[in-house]
Amino acid sequence: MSRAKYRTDIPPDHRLLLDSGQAWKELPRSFFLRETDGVARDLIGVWFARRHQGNWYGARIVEAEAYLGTTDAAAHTWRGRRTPRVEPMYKEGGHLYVFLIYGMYHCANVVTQPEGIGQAVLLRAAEGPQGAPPKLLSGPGKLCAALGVTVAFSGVDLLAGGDLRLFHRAGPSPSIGISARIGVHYAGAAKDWPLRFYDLNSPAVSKAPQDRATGS
DNA sequence: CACATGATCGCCT
DNA sequence: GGCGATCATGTGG
Repeated sequence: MSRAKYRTDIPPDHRLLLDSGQAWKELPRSFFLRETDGVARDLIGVWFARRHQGNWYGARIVEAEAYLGTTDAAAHTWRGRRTPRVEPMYKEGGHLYVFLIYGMYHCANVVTQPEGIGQAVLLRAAEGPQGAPPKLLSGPGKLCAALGVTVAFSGVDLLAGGDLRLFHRAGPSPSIGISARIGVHYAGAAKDWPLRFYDLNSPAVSKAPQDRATGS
């Protein structure tokens, strides 16, 4: 009997159930094949969605961080590291990279750039649909827990019609704040790079070292 | 093989 | 602000 190390059928929080019948528009591949900080910035306001047993669950991304690959001491691909765990980071933009941290939390990243580059955007926080607790997804580990995302999903293509997808919705552009990334104190000079982007008006942002704002 | 550590979180003082 | 949980992974011998 083979026993899977991780389950893929962990149910998302029921409070994240999405209305069917709304106009969801999937992000095109080209969205991901460009500068990683631009992708991180533009992922604010995008919906990260999961299908489970025929139903769609999801949340609106309000905080994300860019990881710039081989030249970024905070990135898992720093200095070209290429191990089984980080291999998904080298896939074409639009794939997912998930890793386990502190033995108990998962972190989800959206790969950027063409195949072979090794850059990605960490999804740090999101807001559920109306009625969901404001802090339910306020942190990368909580976001994955609420949507049932584990390393079993690492490497999947978000644009292949699978159970994990990214959707865009028409609406006002969020006001974006920028700061250094969180939790990368070990990364030398890279720890101060302004690569964290967040929705200035969201109560779900995991921390708020309010740096500078950009006009949406 | 041994061992140090982490892109976190919640609880403690 | 500090600390411990808990274990896959990376590195070094």
